[in-house]
Parts: sequence; structure tokens; C-alpha cells
Amino acid sequence: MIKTKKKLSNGVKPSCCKNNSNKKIKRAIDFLKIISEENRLKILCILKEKEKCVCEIWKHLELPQNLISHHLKVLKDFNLISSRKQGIKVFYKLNQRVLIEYVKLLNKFLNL
Amino acid sequence: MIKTKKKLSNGVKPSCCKNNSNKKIKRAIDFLKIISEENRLKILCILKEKEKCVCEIWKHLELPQNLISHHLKVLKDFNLISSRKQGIKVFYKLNQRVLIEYVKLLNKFLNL
DNA sequence: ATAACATATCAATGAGTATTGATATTAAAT
DNA sequence: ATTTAATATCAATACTCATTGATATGTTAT
Repeated sequence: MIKTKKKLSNGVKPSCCKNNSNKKIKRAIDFLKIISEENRLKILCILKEKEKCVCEIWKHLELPQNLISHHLKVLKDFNLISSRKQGIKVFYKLNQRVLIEYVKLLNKFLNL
Repeated sequence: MIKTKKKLSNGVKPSCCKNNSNKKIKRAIDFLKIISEENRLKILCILKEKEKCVCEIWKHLELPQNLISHHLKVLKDFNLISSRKQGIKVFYKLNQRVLIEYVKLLNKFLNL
């Protein structure tokens, strides 16, 4: 077999700058933006152990109630947590699978 | 040995809400804030392979020159990259050790 | 029906920060 | 000495997003 052609310039581009990884980068960035807020990261931590109602989460964070609600909504909209209503209370739990997926995605860009 | 005392309420707190992990959280958050900017994350990716001068980095990112300089400064101030001047050009390289440390720290809060 | 509790929504404000434009610095080339 | 190329700095603007205050929704208890 005779190699006459130069290697495609594709190989020169860093992986993160290739066209096909653009969507992945954007998702990784969205994820990072969401967890780079101190209280949201803490909420994820708090929910690691087991599901908790808002008032339990609230006990650990010195924040006004509506602000906690807001952060919970952001996390939920991104599918990092999910909720169920039980009587007067709302319980939130971590979506571990989703979180793990995002951590894996992130590692693609960071791992050496 | 007689156990009379209740377990310290310390154990009830999620790990991320304990007093001694506050500094670590703050550092993890600072790291996240820095890498949650698309172009900065890309710069880290671009530098994974090997050190590059600004104009090489610039080729891969569609950004004005001064903005690249700015992001490089942010990354450098945080010690994620370092630079050396060679003639007219400035070469930046990834500080792998530092990056790895921050990834590890982050995993403490995210790992399940 | 009303009150009390738990949580969510929404508009307005404010803080932080990416971006831009203009200009400065530094080193090589003519 | 002047010009050109590579990079950095700085002030001003624009924008995103966390925070706040006020209010709404839904559920249980009286």
C-alpha cells in the first residue's frame, strides 16, 4: 500500500475544537455553570445521602426560602434532581445517573 | 465501655456543610467559575497536547486577540497555566499538576 | 370557612464579569 | 530610527444571573 496523501488537517485540531464536539462542550459548560454556584453545589452534596424535603435542605443553608426554591428549580430543570410531593412537603432527590453522566462528560475535557 | 452520650450532631450535617470544608468548597467553586467559561475550557483543552503560543491558541478560537489575552490572564492568575516568553512570542503551557489537584477536589464534592 | 404551614412564582434590583475599543508594550526586521 | 508583528492593559459597556420583596399556590388542621 502506497501512502501518498498527507494526513488530514483534522488531526491537527485539538479535540475540543472539532465541529462534532461543539454540542458536548456546550452541555459540559451548562453543567459547569449550574454547579459553579456555591449553594447549588451544596444542595447536590446535601442530597447525596438521601432524599430530603425543602425545609431540611433549608436548615443547612443560610438562605431565604424563595432563593432555595429558585436554585432547586434550576437543578431540576437541568434534570440533576427530581421531586415528589407528599402532603404539604416536597421531597427532592439526586438523579445520580444524570450527575455521573455529566461528570464523565466533563472528564473528557479535563482528563489528562 | 458505657455509651451514654448521644452522637454529636456533627455527624448529622452533610459533609459539605461542615465548617472545615468551607474553604475547600470555596476553592472548588472558584475553579468551577473559571473553567465554566467556554473559551477558557477550550484553552485548557488546546494546551493539553503541548505548549502553544498565543497566536496558535488564537487560531482555534474565534475571538478578538485582547479577549484571548484576558482569558489567559485569568487562567494564569489561578495558576492553571504558565507562560514563557521566547522572542516576540509568548508560550503558554498547562500546569497539569494543579489541574489534577482541582479535579480531585471537585470529585470530593461530586463523586457518589 | 379560615388559619397556618410549606413551597413556588414573579418582577425588580444589584453584583459580578465577559466583551469591546482604544492604546500600550516589547521584540524583531528593514 | 522606523516599522511591523505579537501580546498585554485599561476603561467603558453590556449582559448574565443571583438576590430580594411581595405575593401566589396548595395542603392540612381547626
